Order: sequence, then structure tokens, then C-alpha cells
Amino acid sequence: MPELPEVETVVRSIRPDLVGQIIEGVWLDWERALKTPAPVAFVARIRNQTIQAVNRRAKYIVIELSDDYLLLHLKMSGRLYVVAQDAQHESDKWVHFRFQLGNASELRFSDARKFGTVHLTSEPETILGRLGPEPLNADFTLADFAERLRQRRGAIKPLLLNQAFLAGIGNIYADEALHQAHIAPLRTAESLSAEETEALFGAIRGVLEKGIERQGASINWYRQPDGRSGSMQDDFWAYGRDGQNCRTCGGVIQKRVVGQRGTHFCPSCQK
DNA sequence: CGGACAACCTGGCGGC
DNA sequence: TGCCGCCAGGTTGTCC
Repeated sequence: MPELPEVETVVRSIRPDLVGQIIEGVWLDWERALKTPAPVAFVARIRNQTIQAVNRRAKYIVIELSDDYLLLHLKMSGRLYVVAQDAQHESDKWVHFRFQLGNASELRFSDARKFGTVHLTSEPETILGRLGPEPLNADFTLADFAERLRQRRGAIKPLLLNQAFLAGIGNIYADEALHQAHIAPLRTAESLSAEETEALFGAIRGVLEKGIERQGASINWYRQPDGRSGSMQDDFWAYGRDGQNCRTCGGVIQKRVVGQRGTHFCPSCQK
């Protein structure tokens, strides 16, 4: 589900409800999502810590506490939102974590497929340290991108999905960026010309920024914390459009498996 | 390093 | 309607 724009949307939405709040208690019913520490220690340790900041790194939601960092990953179907503690619980049967806050509200982590993860650690870099650069950061330049590409071989699409190469891109935005840059998903990294590299760099930023503007893409599970859908799905040019006419050249969008992922592209204008 | 595949889970959808 | 197989926005570990 959530890629960089969706996670960024979630973070921006819940931040004002969380910063400054004290975590008074935690309820959970899916221990396997908790990667560290063990449940008993987790509950004891997080209790009474104050939320200092809420940020995003790649697809992780990074909640800075008084003494630790709470890292949440939504994976395919995770949702995160803040509601009153007495708000209807039955309307969402996939809530697996509830963080009770000092003002009678609570942060809920809902996850139908149970792929999501939770870490509580004083050393977030042990988890975040292997991630590649943030594509939207101003200090990540075209030269940086070109240099990183130069060190790689293999198909470009799986490379864009590799979080150690670039952080935050997922299947939708990889397909959209490659389409906008007119690059076929099976092209190898080393085959990209300087012009293509620049086009891809700009396309990655363009689609991610558009995704944030549109508050994410709601296809299946993703919703904004307030329950509304994002609208990026109304601006897809490649993803999910197999069989339809290409909005760029009028050709027919194809779908194939590349790197074990469904991949949508236009054979006539992505070369 | 790169590619292929299995695992982790559940729900939604198309087909029969 | 009911059942079945397939697909899904992600990541990680294993094997070649």
C-alpha cells in the first residue's frame, strides 16, 4: 500500500495530534508485528514517554519519544490514525495496536494483512541506516543519482524498488516515474544515457511530489488518517492501466512481471 | 551483486 | 450463491 507519498501524508496528518502527548499505555493483540523489544518490555518502556516529533524516513513513520524512537512500517495494508479512546472500535476490526495518549485520544495501528512492523529503540540507525537517500531532499542531486546508477547493473525497475538504492519508491511510483521518463522497466542501469538519467531523476521527484499533493493513491487499503481517500489514483499514466490507451502516445499499456512485481508500461513510448 | 523464489497474512475480485 | 485461484501499494532470507 503505502509508498513515500502515502506515508508522508499520514505523518503530516497525525503529527499535530501527537506532538506533546504522553503515551499512558499500550494495548496490542499481534505480537509478531513487534520486532523489538519483547512485548512486556515494550509496554513498560514506552509508558510515560512524551512524543517529541513525528517524521518519515523512507516508508517508516518515525515517532521520536523522550528516550526512544518508535518506528512503524505500514507494509501493504497498514493504517494509522488518531481518535478518541472511546471511539467506535468495531468499525475497524483490524486494529492491532492502540497507544493511549494523555488527552483521552489514542493512536491506532490497523493492519488487515499483518505485515506491518513496530520497533521501539534508542538507536534507530540500526534499522534506518541501510536506507538509500531521500529522493525529495534538496541535498540529493542529479549528480548523486547518476553516481549511484553508475555503481549498479541489472534492470532499472527493481533497482528503483531497492530501498538501499533510493528510499521510499514502491511499485506504483516506480511504474509512473519510468513511464514519465519514457524508459522501459527492463532497461539496465548502465544503459541509461545522461539525458535519460536526468529525465528519470526529474520524473521520480515529479511523481512523488504529485502523489503528496494528491494525498496519496487510494486503490485498496490506503486511506488518509481521517478516512478520506487520496486522489493520486486518478492521475495514473501507467499503473493499473494495462489494456488502456497510453495517455502519452495512444499505444496500449502492457502489464508484465518484472522482478516478481506486476509492471505496467507502454511499449511504444517507453524505450 | 543480481535474479528467482518462498514466506509472512488476509481480503477482494473474476471466473465457473 | 459458493468455492477456487489469483492478485495485491512491502520486505527479508535463502539459494544459485
